[in-house]
Amino acid sequence: MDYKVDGNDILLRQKDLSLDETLDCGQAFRWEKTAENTYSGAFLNRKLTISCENDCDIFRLHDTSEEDLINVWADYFDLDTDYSEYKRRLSEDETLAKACKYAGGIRILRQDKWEALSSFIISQNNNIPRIKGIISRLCEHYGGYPSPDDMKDETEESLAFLRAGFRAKYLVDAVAKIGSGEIDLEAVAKMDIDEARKTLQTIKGVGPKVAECALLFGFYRTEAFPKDVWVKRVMAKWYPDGLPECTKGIEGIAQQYLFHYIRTSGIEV
DNA sequence: TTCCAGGCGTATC
DNA sequence: GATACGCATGGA
Repeated sequence: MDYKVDGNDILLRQKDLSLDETLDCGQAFRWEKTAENTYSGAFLNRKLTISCENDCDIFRLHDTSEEDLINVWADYFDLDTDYSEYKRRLSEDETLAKACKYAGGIRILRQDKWEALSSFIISQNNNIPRIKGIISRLCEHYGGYPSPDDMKDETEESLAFLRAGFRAKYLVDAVAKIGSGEIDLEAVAKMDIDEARKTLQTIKGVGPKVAECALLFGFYRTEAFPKDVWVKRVMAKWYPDGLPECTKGIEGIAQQYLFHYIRTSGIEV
């Protein structure tokens, strides 16, 4: 990790990282673009403002300690992983080569398990701006992202302020199952992928898609492959016979390049 | 007004 | 196991 302390800030030199492509690509919903090349957000209720400078290979982590960089943000931004190597592997496939080139600064954030799970429960049959709105109201209400324990007394009715619609009762069920110990997210993290899928899907409102998103974005299971409406379009258009061999084991990484490519590039669907 | 959005529960066959 | 339909909300 190539960084130096600059007053109250940390300056970090980092390749394969674009703030727009990573923080605003539908994997995390709490980052707000506050100025050009600047985002404010939080992880585990530790707030951060991050901006990039020069040609955007130098990042300024505002009001951050060296300790937080090493213990929190390096892990969250997955800085120990070589995304150039991911892109080299995936670029054996022609379409993936284009997707990687289109948005080469995507990284998969190592998010909190509960936050990812609950965020993607909220995401179902919903659009990204509205998902952000619901999560913003949730965090505003609690002064940060609430834990399952924080939410233990919530009911479908008490959550009406979220305007989450039919998804509120799913959150209540997730909170109940985690609160009772019926589901232990730390234990899920240690399960093989199929058992983890099956366990998460015992929660009401968690089906195949939400489980895959939780596993990819909350548990860093790179083999998880969420298929939403956009990725279904990708599969129909380019991969009617399934994903190419070069994605094996990192299907989720490939998925994020493809998702962003088809959703934002304006390419013919 | 109708359609759609990082889907899923339920009913029915 | 597959298919059809309803579901809350709000922007296009």
